[in-house]
Amino acid sequence: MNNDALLDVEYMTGFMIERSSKRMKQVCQQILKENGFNITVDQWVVLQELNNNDGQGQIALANSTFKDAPTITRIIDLLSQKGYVERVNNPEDRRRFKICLTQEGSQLIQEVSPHIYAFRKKAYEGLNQDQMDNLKEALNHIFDNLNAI
Amino acid sequence: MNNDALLDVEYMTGFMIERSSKRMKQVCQQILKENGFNITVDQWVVLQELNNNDGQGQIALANSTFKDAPTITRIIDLLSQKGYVERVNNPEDRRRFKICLTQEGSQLIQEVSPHIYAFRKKAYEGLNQDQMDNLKEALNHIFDNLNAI
DNA sequence: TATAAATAGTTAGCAAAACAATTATTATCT
DNA sequence: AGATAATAATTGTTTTGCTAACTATTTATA
Repeated sequence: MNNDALLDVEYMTGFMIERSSKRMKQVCQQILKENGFNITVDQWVVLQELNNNDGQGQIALANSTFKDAPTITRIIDLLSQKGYVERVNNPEDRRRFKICLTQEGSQLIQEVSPHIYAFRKKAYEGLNQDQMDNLKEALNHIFDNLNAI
Repeated sequence: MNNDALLDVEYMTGFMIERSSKRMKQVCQQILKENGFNITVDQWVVLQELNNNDGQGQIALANSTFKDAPTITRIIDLLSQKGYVERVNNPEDRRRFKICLTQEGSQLIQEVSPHIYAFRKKAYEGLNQDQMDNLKEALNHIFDNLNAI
């Protein structure tokens, strides 16, 4: 993008990124609701990350989900109220909690996962591996550009 | 994406779309703030749309900015408090307002625009036209897939 | 060791997104 | 014409994002 003239043309790109992102979240939320799961998409993202790496502190969880600390605090509040997660004291550092899935949380993940797989399948249908790779590469390129500012 | 095995690999794609979208908004918001503009990115999107097509009703504005009606109501509230926009009664349909830029609003757009162009230039730097086209095509493909559900 | 600085987490306030419900007005349809 | 349906906008509630301020604990430094 060294040609300035392109910038006038590219005024829609940011809109398209946001629009697809929003629509993915909307449809995903609708699927969770339709199937009787009482969690939000953002809460699901946190559960999924805990499933990959249980016992993380909240800061680590914030970084790996690209959310900020206050948001993680509130999501953990809600997930622990629902019984899917618990704050475990960390004797090595008393500032820090270990956030751990409960048995109910692990079971929920097992039940939700197939719906998420089906959702991804529909979302990416008709795109081949090259297109998926190019998509991710371009998105990460933009992300890196913005982090360098 | 007909190969089910790919779905396990593609678990990051949605995350990457959302992450780039969020980062774009974060950096854009920071630029607005640094340059002393007292508006949010979402308020800017609405102003820009009004600049393209002034006098729209709120529903039309919601559709063209991919926001919902209550969100537009609140954004218009804030923009009119700041004096950038006004609700003009529509004698042909008294349910409907015409949302119009004020002179201050038009002037603000002139002042903000160069910063937005510079932002886009940095964001898309290093991507060629093919990559930009493929990015938009893939995003719109996903968007269309999701609308068909 | 005592003080300062960094880190983990929480709280509060505003903006925004999704959804549902409500009001006012206009359109439709016997 | 009168009842019904559709449309435009608003209001209320919950969740999330961002900033800033705050507490508690740990680390660094003088």
